[in-house]
Amino acid sequence: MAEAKQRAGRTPADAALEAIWRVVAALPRGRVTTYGAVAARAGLPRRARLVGHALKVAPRALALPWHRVVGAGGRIAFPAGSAHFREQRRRLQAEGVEVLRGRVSLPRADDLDALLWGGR
DNA sequence: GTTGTGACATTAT
DNA sequence: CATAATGCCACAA
Repeated sequence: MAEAKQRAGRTPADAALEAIWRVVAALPRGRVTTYGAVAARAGLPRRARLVGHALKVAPRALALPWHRVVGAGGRIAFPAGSAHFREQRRRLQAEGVEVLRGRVSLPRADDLDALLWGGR
């Protein structure tokens, strides 16, 4: 229908957020990925920034493993020493992920991730 | 409608 | 390694 331009309160932005949430929610335990990888996997290339926003506005009820999402090269996106930073590091270490100087041991490259993710 | 900001990425210097 | 510039897009003022 022509008048069906927009569903009640339903915007493309919301769909993007949901897509991102779904990808993050699917992150296996002990696995760390980057914002860019999440965005790409959610069908939103070059929208890493949006991923950050999505996580920020994500309802707590979703219990998203936000701590498994880090910046490029495995760098934690939060300012070193901040409360969020410490919490993320603590959660990652709790899952067996080594965090050294604000960085997590990433599998060399996203290619490996993409390969594993691409298969499934 | 314009402006500034941001849980980023990439490339260049 | 750090800094700057650019892209990208949602959101608040």
